Amino acid sequence: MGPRDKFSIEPLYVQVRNLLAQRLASGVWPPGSMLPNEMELARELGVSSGTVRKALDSLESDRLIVRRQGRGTSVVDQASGDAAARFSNIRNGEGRRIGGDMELISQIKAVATATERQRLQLAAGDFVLRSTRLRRYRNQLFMHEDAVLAMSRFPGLDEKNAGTLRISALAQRHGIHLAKASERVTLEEVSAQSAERLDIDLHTRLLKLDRVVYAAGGYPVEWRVAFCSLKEDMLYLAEMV
Amino acid sequence: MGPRDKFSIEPLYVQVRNLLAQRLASGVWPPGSMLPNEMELARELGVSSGTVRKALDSLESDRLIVRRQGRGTSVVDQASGDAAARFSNIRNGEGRRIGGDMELISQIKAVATATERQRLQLAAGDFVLRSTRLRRYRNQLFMHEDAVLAMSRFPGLDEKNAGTLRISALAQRHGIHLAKASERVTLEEVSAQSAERLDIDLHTRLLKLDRVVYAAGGYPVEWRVAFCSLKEDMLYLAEMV
DNA sequence: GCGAATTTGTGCGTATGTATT
DNA sequence: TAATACATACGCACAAATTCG
Repeated sequence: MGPRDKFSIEPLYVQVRNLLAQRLASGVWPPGSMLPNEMELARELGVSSGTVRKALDSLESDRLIVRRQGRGTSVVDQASGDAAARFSNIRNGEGRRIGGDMELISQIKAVATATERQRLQLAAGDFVLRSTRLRRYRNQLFMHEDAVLAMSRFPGLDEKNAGTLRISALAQRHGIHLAKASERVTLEEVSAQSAERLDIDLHTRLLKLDRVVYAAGGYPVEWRVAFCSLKEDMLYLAEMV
Repeated sequence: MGPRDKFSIEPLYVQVRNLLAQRLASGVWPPGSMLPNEMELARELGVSSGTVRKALDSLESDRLIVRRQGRGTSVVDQASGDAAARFSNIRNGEGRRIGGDMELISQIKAVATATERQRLQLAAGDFVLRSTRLRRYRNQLFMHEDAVLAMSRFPGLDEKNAGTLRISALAQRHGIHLAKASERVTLEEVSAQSAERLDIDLHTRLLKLDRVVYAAGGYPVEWRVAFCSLKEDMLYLAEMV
């Protein structure tokens, strides 16, 4: 890596962090595998071990890697375990996040509407992939959702099964690191169509979850509007720090 | 501070962090004031500047202090600005958190019920302070809340005006550092009494916000159940990271 | 079961960069 | 401009956890 590049404003440890993040995204070190140890990385990149440590600190706080003393550093699998439902605030009785099983209802590729362009920060003419899905938990239908994917953020997107994957898995396949999401929670009367699909009475009160998921670069990748009927032993839990 | 104490498992920088946190809580450095610089702290405590830096990193990430290069390190005022509404997910149109103006309706000191003991992790016989309040934003009534304060966590609590202060201000006065909160969001039909107080029709759809606020030690300090009628230009926004 | 090797974590010290006053 | 204070970068030594022979 050599001495600090005068033309890049970024501190060296940030450059290292970004380089490693890029490698993680590229699949050089697949999910679950081990990274080279810190000294080796420092040698290879020509920086001090302290600089590598700061870079790894950053990657760890972004949940891209996990480190364990005496063991080493491994790559987090975003598509399995708790990471897969990271952006769901629906939890079961034990407090674990619920993703649920998805059933794709319909899917269509289209030019983004004005609203979609606004929410996903897209340009005119950009394409989106709209998916309508149902979600079940323990065979109970609890959610109906319309998800809109910004296709330009997913180069080489496989449109065939994109709608059947949750955003965490899809992002990992495309080397995209998800960073955060913000979800607007409101109460809304359910539409006749949704009521039928969720098998509930019209006028039943539902949670409307309007969520945008952002990638590490700060740009939005998915906009989803879901109607959720909280079943017994399910709750919406917002953590504030 | 000297060499590492063999009987305390904590790393030195954690010990320094806790010592400084304690000083902050004690009011030695009041909100808004400047801390001694890093080298001075290191000299005074007899540790390296790197250790002080790690301690300050931790305090900063816990939002107890803010550091600015070239300027120094100052103490965050938890009772004003955004910090005061840190545990409210209700936001206005510009995305700023809304605390609102509080109007105390009633207040009573009592022995904790079983539910209160459970939510606040109290022992039998512990006292709580129950406050019922209304909240307004721009003269619009939007929230009715029942707050339960664990009195044992607030030594020397001034019962007279405890109910009129928001939890962030109250905690700061008692040298308690708030760390996190978790809020259960559900839909519930409003009670007749709440409906009257919020000046809305019965059967209007409301958000029920059931929130517990935790201090830095991990113990709960306040349990609050609120019914919120989201007015125009207000929204509930949950951030996920 | 024990000890050696490996790997991350902690702690120290120093030099230099950069933003603020 | 000069002084101050935090930020970055380097390097070394040792501690603690894990793994493996």
